Amino acid sequence: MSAKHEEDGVWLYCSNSAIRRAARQLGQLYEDAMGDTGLKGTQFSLMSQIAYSDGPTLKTLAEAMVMDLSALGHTLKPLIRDGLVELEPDEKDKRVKRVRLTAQGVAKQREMTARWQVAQDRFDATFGKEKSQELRRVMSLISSPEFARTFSKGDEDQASKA
Amino acid sequence: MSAKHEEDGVWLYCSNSAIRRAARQLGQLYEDAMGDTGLKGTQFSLMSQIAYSDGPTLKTLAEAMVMDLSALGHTLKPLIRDGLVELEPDEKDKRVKRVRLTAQGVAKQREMTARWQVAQDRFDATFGKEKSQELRRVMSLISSPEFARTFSKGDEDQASKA
DNA sequence: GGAATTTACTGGTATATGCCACTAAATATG
DNA sequence: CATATTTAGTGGCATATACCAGTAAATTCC
Repeated sequence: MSAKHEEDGVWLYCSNSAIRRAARQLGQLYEDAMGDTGLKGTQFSLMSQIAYSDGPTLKTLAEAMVMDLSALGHTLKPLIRDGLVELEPDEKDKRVKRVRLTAQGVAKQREMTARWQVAQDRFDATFGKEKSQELRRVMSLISSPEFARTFSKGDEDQASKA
Repeated sequence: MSAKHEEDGVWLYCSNSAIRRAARQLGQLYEDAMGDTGLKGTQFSLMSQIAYSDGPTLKTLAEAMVMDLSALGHTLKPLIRDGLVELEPDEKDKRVKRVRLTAQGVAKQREMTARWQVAQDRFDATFGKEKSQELRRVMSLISSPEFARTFSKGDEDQASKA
């Protein structure tokens, strides 16, 4: 760390900073491209995953999203308040609550998907469709429990080959 | 969107969701690897960028970090409160405030850098050192103003070649 | 030079996200 | 079966991060 040029910064050295920074930028770009839908990109992602899953419990949804359980609960609050999502206690296990979209939520999610496609298409056009898919695969790898396990053990590689 | 397997989700289709999810995971991994330092990873990143920069203004720092100016201001609050960072009004332009680490902030940042290196090394070991650097480059590209411009215009590629 | 506009920052409000402590329900144990 | 332990959620608190509406200082434009 010595020279201070423009375009230069910690993100060129710290992978964590780099990915967070890119996440902020991409979040903005998608948000803008989707226009004002009344919902944030994160809310759309969450609703989409709920729709994509089959009546997930808060726990399993949190794991899938790689989110803290309580964070998920907090994030769902506004969506529940606005009648887009609802929680239903599980019959068998009374500790468990299942998450699902309401009819209104389903409609909203569908409506937003069209707008999302615009953003996604722009990303593919800008970044490259192939690279885009590859990026998602890499992000998915980093988000996997296996990756976390290997990382935490502080062991030598296993997921790399470069 | 049809089959509902495990390990499957919106992150395999939405680049925005994918990167956010990975950011959450990586944030956790770094945080854990660094141990309890009294500061969050984001705070460390911010302090490092401040140290790396040369008396940046709030504006330029926000741009470098790809953060909203007001978000940066809010994020700095706790650091200022804890005496790690300080703002100094610019002499020439009284609208401007420059950001810098206090002596205590410099010490803290140095101390944390050692711990950060552990996390970064683990990431490199798990993900691959080469791939890791490439990842940072890609994240940096996505975070660049040029990328944002191209994306926003909705134009065809320019940054891709895949 | 004075009004209009732009620029840099502040404060309020809302969502995003994590940790911790607590509760209730299910499961394991003796 | 009664108790210990684990599991799933909830609520409080703190930081992360964005948008919007001011405010003040600098710049632009007659």
